[in-house]
Amino acid sequence: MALRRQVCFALYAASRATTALYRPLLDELGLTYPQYLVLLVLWERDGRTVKELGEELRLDSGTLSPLLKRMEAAGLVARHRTAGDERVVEVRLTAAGTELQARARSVPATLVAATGLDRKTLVELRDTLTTLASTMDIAAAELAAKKK
Amino acid sequence: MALRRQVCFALYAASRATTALYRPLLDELGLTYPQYLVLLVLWERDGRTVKELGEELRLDSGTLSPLLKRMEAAGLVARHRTAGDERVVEVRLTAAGTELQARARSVPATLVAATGLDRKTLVELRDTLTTLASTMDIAAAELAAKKK
DNA sequence: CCTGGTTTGGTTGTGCACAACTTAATTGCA
DNA sequence: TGCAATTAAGTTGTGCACAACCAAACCAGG
Repeated sequence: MALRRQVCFALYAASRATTALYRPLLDELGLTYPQYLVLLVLWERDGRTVKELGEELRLDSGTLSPLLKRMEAAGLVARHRTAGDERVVEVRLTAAGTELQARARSVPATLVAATGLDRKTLVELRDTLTTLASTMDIAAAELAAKKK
Repeated sequence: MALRRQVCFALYAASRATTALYRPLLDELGLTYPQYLVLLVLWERDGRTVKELGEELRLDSGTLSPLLKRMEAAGLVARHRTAGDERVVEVRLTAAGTELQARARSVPATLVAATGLDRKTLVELRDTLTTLASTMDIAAAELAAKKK
């Protein structure tokens, strides 16, 4: 099968399979995977701008704005224009958003266990994928620049 | 950064970065990445049922039905109920769909070159990801069975 | 037969992704 | 200083993914 030979399809399929395993765990917390990622960033350090979140998660405002609006409606975060620069919106955890961290603590270990891969393979995989993603991002940026 | 330590995020980011690199190439062919995957399967062997396509691509009818409808509207494939079993829909390439294969021939090599990874690393990556995806799929299926 | 369960594909509704565009605030330089 | 260019976030529109549900066709035990 030609499909089975392609790295890109393996990447696409593995990414969806992983998200599918997150789903039942995150459902109990009332979260989607991208929303969980936003919380991971905020739990690390609260009070990020939309731009900062976008840089961390590699998502643009077209994705983040409605996502953050839903998270705000769910009572997990609050959004405020900053005093210094009225263009910038700062996203902060609410008490509920902070408390969710404790309930989510077991999620990463559960996922790692489900991979069935040993730690060394996982670390290698992560590093290869991170390198790959940044190479691709640079290539895409160059392509966009050339187009202009 | 906690995010940088997670394999799952690396997978999610790399998958999107890859699709983003496909986009300009596939745009010229008037295709999206999932549509290109459908064509890869049909170019390999024409005349697949929706169920078979779903098994290959790991997509359900909720995704495939509208996707195939768009491809049919674009004149790339035709759909027909089979004579033997009226439930089954067979998807066949049109002349235009067949001809697209020639124009798409350079796509995989372009992508592989853009990864910046040597062949050995890519093969390892593909195998690790394929194993990972099937482990995850089995885990998800068991979880669904347990729920029932 | 024939009726209850299964299979196949489709529909509906929600939530990403992302391109293209808009608006408002800020910046920089002539 | 004034105004064009830039920046930050949001909106709109399209196309996946996927859950939940549905209708029609088929199948199998009785």
